[in-house]
Amino acid sequence: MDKAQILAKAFNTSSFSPSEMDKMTSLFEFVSFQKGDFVLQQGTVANNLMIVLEGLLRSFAIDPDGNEITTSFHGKGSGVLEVASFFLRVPTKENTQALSDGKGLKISFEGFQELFHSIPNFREAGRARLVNGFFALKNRSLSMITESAENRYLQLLETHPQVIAEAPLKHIATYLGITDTSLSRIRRELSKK
Amino acid sequence: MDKAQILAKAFNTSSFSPSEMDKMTSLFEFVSFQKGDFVLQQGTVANNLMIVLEGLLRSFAIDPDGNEITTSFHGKGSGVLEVASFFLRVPTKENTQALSDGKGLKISFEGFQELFHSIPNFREAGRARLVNGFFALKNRSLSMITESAENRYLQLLETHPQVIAEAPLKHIATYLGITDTSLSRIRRELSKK
DNA sequence: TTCATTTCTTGTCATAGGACAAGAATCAAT
DNA sequence: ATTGATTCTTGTCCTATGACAAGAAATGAA
Repeated sequence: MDKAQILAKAFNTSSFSPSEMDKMTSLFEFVSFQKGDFVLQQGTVANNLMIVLEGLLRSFAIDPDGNEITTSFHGKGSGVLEVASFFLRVPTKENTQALSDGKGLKISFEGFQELFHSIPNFREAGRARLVNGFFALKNRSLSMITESAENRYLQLLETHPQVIAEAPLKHIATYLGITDTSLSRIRRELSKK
Repeated sequence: MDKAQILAKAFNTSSFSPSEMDKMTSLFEFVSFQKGDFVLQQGTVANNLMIVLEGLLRSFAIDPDGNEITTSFHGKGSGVLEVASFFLRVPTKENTQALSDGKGLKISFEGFQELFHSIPNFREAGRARLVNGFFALKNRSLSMITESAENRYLQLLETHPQVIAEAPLKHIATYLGITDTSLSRIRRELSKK
């Protein structure tokens, strides 16, 4: 699959002119990463947006006690973007690390700005993505309040089976807001049913 | 205080031209609300952004068991905006209701679009606000995982004393993700210290 | 294959917070 | 002032999850 096809899937490019598509394909570039690589490190400014083509990554922050708390997983098809740092050009407090080898398609902040300002439809698509991310985050926040850990696990299993299948239990646990011990027990209970 | 002054505070209008300021002041209008009024109701599309000038409001969603969960408070100076519904033009799942009489300055979606597209600095300010909201939401999400209910209460007390002082305990409780009973006990413990 | 490291499971005990119910205090409207 | 409705506090008991520690299983490097 070439760039144009991938980008057509990721954004809604149906209304883009040929020259717009050209500009877009020239500004995105393929990258590959290896397990353990950091795509983003706290204290730096996020300079890229990456669409994951293969592999799995996770983002995490360090809590007041020094523990790593997983804030999100990024599997095939999802975008890796630290919104606050990328757009406001301030150092991030998050880290994003590859959990497996993989590859993606990335664009720099400058490239993004270029597209954002020159292609109205790209601007719309970008805004929609941002807003959707906002919505998803709000839902996650809500479910931390309203759902039990077991239900949150089941939801994750349903919406992101790749994560459950491939991510280490301890990372899934901090993502759910529980300890690895508790998650292990939840799994045992579920397997009994 | 007149519109221009208020808007100058809410946005960074220092670089706006006189005609831009005129357009802006003509598109924002004063509104007042009474305790109990709904500024936004679930199932409808959010059509306004409002800057609170006086009074206190809260937003809440209904959880799977039918309970009201407070998702945010809006005191003096803060903006009332349901991002997803406003920008994507889809029905919201949230409600926003006044906890006291008050007043604000509001702008419609159309007015906002007008400013957004015609004033680059407004666009920048808008994007910055959106991104900051994103950041705040992420932090809240994180603190639900990493902090005890007592600490979350203390943080709220520090950052939004108006809320603690004026909002009913039960709403503060659901905002913190605990029951009113627990919050009452937390307060007792804190008062002992 | 073997050894070391990391990951996952399990046990025991402790604790924060929930469920439910009953009072007390506050507030609102007549 | 009186009544009724909220709102807040408190008691008792219960449950989900955490802390800590010890194995078991899986993984990876030599």
